Amino acid sequence: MSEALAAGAVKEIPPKSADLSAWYTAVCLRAQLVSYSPVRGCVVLRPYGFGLWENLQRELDARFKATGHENAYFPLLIPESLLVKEAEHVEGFAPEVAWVTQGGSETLTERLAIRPTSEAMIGTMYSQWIESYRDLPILINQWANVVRWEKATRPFLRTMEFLWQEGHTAHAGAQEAREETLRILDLYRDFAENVVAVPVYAGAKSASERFPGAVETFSIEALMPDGKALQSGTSHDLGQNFGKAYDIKFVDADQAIKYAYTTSWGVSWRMIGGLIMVHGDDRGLRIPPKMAPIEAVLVPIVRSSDDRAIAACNSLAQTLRAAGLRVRVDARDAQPGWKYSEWDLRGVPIRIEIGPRDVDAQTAVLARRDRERGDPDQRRSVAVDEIVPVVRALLDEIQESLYRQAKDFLTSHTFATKDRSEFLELCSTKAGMVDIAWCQRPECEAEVKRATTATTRVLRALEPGDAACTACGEPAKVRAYFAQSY
RNA sequence: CGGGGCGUGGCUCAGCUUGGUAGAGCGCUUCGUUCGGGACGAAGAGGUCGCACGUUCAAAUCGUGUCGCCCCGACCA
Repeated sequence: MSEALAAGAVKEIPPKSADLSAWYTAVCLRAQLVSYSPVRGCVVLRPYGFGLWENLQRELDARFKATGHENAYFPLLIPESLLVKEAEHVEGFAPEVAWVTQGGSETLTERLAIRPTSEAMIGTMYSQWIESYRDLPILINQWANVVRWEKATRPFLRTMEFLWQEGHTAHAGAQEAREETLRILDLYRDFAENVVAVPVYAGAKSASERFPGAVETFSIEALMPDGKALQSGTSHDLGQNFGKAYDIKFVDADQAIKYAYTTSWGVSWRMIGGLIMVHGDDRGLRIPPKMAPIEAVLVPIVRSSDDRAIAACNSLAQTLRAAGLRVRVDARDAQPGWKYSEWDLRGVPIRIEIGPRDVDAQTAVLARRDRERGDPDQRRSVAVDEIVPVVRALLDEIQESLYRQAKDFLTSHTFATKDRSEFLELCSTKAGMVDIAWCQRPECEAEVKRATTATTRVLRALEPGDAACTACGEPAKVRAYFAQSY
């Protein structure tokens, strides 16, 4: 066993660098985030995984509330007649909609879609609620599950049923709707970077990547260790498309009857998949403290002749909880080394060890998950009396350190080029985000996709000196990040 | 949905080519000794070999079908 476990290797998890997919799946299962269920493509979110979701919810929800949004809940089932009102929208989602056709012994005269997203349902309700410009804006978010009939699934990244939040707002003017769309885009960026510690590129999507029925789609894009991009949140300016399709009319201050401008935006549990891939290492998960269900785990080192460490851990845990920290005492009857490995695998940011020597000295050993084993900074002894501020500071440091590592990776795997062959080479080898001046023509994007399987991720403004599209030579209109994507 | 791979105790797999009444390691349970990076001993429990049909005296093993999982493509949060 000691040979097989040399150099920090973890049982039953392949090295991350050797095979990211195998590593990813093994970590999701072994860390007890999810289990496969009897339903194809659907996973069970286990308590530890749900803990991640709860932290995501808490942090995002606070940001929604702070920007004036309210939560509500709408039905899971959507009558077909409502879903089909926005032509592009139906067409876009048709291939992956699941239908209910039977209820008990009753065969339905109109089949019901299991929501793939809720624009249809919420638009319908908004048309009833909105009469006057005084009723606007409406700023509603819902936390919900949706179903999309996927062919190939992976935990968090793509499952048939998934958890997400979907914001739906209605506004009197185009300008306000666009401002809302961009406000949320920035909120998502802030959340990804400052809570999930995942740096992203934020910007508009190309026409081909646009949400079905949207005027403009924006997204945040993270870079995974295999060089593929992960779309981690989207914010759509729907213009008046849904206002017209769902008859969301109001009388404006000038007494004219107008259609409302709407937006929609969402982040799903896919964000957790990004977190896992970006921060994890060969020992398993590394969870940023702000997302960690357990910020610190206390491991007592018990001797048969001396079990004082258990009481010391419980006492310290109480102190830490009183200070608002999420901690757990692991007093199971198992070897300390076994516990260390397990909590490493599960990505707990800080481990606190207390043994007989610590009990005597009124100290505890803090070990940080973000450092390699054997690193001189990995473990340190701290006086129990002074531990709360030390733990707080260490959590902040770990949060920052994980973000910094991810940011360095993104930066070092973003390549700006003006050379066509270099551009194609970078795209086809999954080098990372490839930053070029682009003509914004769909045919050009399609051609690059054929040649390399890479597509545009997000767009941004041209820079001085950008003249020709790096991909095709036509006049450049924007700068674009190209990458292969999940 | 195309191409490839895999389904055997909880996990990782052997057995299948050449049919003959199911194995290993780990894990699990109990007891004891242990415990500062995945402990040790003793005694136990646990599988109609994914499922269905077929071939056969006899199927984990051969055939057909089906379901599920993984990888690579096409589509999507």
